[in-house]
Amino acid sequence: MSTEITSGRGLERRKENVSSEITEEVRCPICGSTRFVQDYQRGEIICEVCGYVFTERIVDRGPEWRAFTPEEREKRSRVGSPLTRLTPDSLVTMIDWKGKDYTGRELSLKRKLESLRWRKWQIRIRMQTSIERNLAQAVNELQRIGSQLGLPRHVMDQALDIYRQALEKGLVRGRSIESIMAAAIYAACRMYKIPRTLDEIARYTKSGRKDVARCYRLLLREINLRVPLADPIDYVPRIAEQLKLSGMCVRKAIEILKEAKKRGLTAGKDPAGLAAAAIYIASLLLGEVRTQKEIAQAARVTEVTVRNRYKELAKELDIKIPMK
DNA sequence: AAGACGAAAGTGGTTGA
DNA sequence: TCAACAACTTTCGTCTT
Repeated sequence: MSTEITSGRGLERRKENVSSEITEEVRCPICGSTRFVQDYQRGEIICEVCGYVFTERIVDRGPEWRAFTPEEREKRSRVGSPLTRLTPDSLVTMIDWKGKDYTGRELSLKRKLESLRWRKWQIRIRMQTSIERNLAQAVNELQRIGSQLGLPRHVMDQALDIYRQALEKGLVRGRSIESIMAAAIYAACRMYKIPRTLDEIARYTKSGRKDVARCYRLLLREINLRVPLADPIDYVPRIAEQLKLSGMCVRKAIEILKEAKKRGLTAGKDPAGLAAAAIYIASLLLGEVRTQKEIAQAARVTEVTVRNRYKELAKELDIKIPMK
C-alpha cells in the first residue's frame, strides 16, 4: 500500500478515511469488537462484548435531548464516587410473587405463571444493567492502571476476564472496584509471567497494598485461578536489562536458579531477592562486576537480602567466587 | 572512600491454636 | 484474636581493597 502524503489528493483521501473511521469503523478499545448497544437515554454507547462504555455522547437524538443532557452528561461521565441512582427502588414498579392482582383477587394459574416469568426477567434485567455499570467503571480503572504499568493487551484482557468472574460471583460487593481490579491485574500478570510486584500495582491505587493483597487471595480462593508460583527466573531478564548485563550473564543466572530450585533452596524466599543474588553471582563469575547496591536497587530489595541469598546460593551450590 | 560483610533490632505478613 | 514464626529491612560498626 502506498501513502501519498505529498500530493493534495492523498491528503483528501486521508481526511475521508478519518471521518469514515469515526462514523462507521468504531472499535472497542478493550476487546476490539465492533458491536455496540446504544443507550440513548444515558447518551452512552456500550460495547456488546465487554461492556465498555464510551464517554462520547451520541449526537443529534431528538430535540428534547439537547435541552437537558449537557449537565446530565457532566454528572454521569465523572469517574470516582458512585453515581446516584435517579430512580430509587421505591419508585419502580416491582412485580411481586404473590398470585394476586391489584385488588387482591387470586389470579388464574396461567396468569400466575406469567407474572412469575415477568418477575424473573425483571430481576435478571436489573442485575444485568448493574453488572454492566460496574464493569464500565472497572474498565476505567483497568485502563488507568494498565497504561501506567505499560501492560500488554492480552494481560489486560485476562485481568478483565478475571474481574468479570469475580463480579458475577458477587465478590466485588462490599469491596472497592479498584482493589479487586488491581488484584485481577496482579493475577493476570502472574499468569502471563509478567514480573510486576504487588507493590508496583498497588502504588497506583488508593486502597493500599494490604487491601489489594487480601483481594488477590480472595480471587485465588473463590475463582479457581491457576496462577503459577512466582518464579525468580522471570525476574532475571528485567533486572539484568536495567544493569546492562550481557545475555551470557542472564543465561548463567538462570542456570544457577534452576540448580537452586532443583535442590529446594528457593522455597519461601523472595523471588526478586533470589534473582538478584543469582545475577550477582553470574556477574562475578563472568567479570561483569556490579556492586551489591546496584543490583539490590534494580531488583528492589536491600543489599542485605542480596548478600544473604548470594551467600546461601554460593555455599549450597559450591560456587567459588573469583576474587578480583 | 567505597564496597562488602555480619550482627542486632524492627517490620509486616502468615499460620495455627 | 493472639502469639509464634520466618523472611525481609534498617541501621550500624568493622574489615578490605
